Amino acid sequence: MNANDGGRQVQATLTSLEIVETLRELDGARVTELADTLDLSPSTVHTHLATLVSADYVVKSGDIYHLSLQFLGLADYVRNRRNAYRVADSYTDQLAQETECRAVFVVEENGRGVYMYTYSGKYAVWTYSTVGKRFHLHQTAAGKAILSRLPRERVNEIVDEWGLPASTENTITDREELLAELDAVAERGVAFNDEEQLEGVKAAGVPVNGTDGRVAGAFSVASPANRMTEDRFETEIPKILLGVANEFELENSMS
Amino acid sequence: MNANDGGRQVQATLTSLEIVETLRELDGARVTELADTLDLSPSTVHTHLATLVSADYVVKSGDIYHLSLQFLGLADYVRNRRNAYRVADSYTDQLAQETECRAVFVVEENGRGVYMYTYSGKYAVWTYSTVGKRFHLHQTAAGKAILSRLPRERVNEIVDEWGLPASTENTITDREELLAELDAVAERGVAFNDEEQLEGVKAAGVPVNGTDGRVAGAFSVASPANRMTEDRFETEIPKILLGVANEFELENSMS
DNA sequence: TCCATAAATTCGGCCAACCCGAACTTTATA
DNA sequence: TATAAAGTTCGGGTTGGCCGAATTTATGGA
Repeated sequence: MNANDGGRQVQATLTSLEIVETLRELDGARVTELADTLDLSPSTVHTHLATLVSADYVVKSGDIYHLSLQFLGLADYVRNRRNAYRVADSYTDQLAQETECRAVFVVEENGRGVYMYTYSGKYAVWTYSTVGKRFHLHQTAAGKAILSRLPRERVNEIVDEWGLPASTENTITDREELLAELDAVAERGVAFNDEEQLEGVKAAGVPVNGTDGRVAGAFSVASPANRMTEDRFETEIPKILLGVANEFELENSMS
Repeated sequence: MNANDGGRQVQATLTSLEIVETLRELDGARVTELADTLDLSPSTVHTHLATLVSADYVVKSGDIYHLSLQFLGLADYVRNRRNAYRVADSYTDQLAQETECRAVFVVEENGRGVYMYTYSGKYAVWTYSTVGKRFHLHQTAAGKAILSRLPRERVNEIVDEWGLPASTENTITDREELLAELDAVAERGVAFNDEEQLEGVKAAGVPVNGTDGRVAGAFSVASPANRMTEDRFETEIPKILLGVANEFELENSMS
């Protein structure tokens, strides 16, 4: 999971967390299901579940266990720690509507990108929920937008820690190439992703600063490559992105 | 925490969870701080933190540990499990604006109420974040609204499990009295809270059904008791609440 | 209705691993 | 540079996590 492991760890905690993650993946499960999936004895799983239930992180209905709403409070807290969060939501929605694209707001944490908010329209069809998911900054428009505003020293740290793994044949995998690209992004103010993360998907992103003057995150809009004319992608969309970034920073700085 | 404890539990997991909760309460902390707060040795805390970091639930910057954005994904999942969630957000905002009150949307889980969404206006001043917090259903307007739509059998189960603890001198603490009140709520369609949870705070709530025809949650609006005329509280606000409940159910049933 | 099957839960006991304390390393301050 | 304070590593004792077996509860035929 994380780059800097190695040291001693608490196995029981990892087991509990695996149960939590499996409950999410299976959308609720029974004791035996979990025991089979995780290769543990049913009695062990039962003890862990009893623990999680007593701490209110899991609820039991019948013989099925589910994650509880306890996580809402923790998420609300971590969200609010980022000063930009709520304002970002409505601008993301606005972006999605103006561009008719999938729009997201992402931030950097520990050298990777995290989806903070994704527009999921009225007809929430293709939004296989990505909120909270992590991704490599160098593979996406929003990620490159954020990197372009970080000190080069920090960019190098991030590349050292996470590398530049390829996801498609267009992914930037060379450090010098990435740094040159970031210079271009910094100058343009907008970053592009030309099928670098997903085949057939283009995206454009723009960074925004927080009240402390440092980069707080980035908006991006994505679209199937064939559904987007070159002009729209390289002129219109960047204009909209820059406008939204501007408004965002203005409103954000006033609160 | 939970009513049905008793069985065997995993101590190490409870310790990790306590660390998570303490990191939230302290808004980030160092090893020694946590060790002092939880009365554990620094080395133990360190091992737990290393575990949580490796699983991506905690991030370390310098010597300070913070909860990570990992919780966003879990919260997004548990939120989406409730079919009503996103539509509810905007209606809550709408309610707050129409009534100029603090508005919330709550659901029932395991016999208690949980704040799913709270309106926090543009000037997020007095919203000491309550999202994810739990409360006793019988003490609030939204809670009584939900109870009024549950089978009496289930209400009795809930009272058996959680009791009817008093929070102010107005809190309903008698089972028969509660059941009579719920009948009145069912007939009116609206529930009132007359300083039953907090001295000086009145509230009104309305239940809403989900697509399955069972109660999905409740909206409520709260206000300082002295800032609210009797007419507004007993006539205007209920009208607004019933209207919003109606619109909600209509929109919710279409998606 | 009763039996057969499967799953959940409880419980005894072994030994892995959790926890502490001590030693060591790093960082901050004078 | 020295001193202190905090973070981190590591050895070892013993707690308690884990498994397996026994018990209880739930399910579905016949």
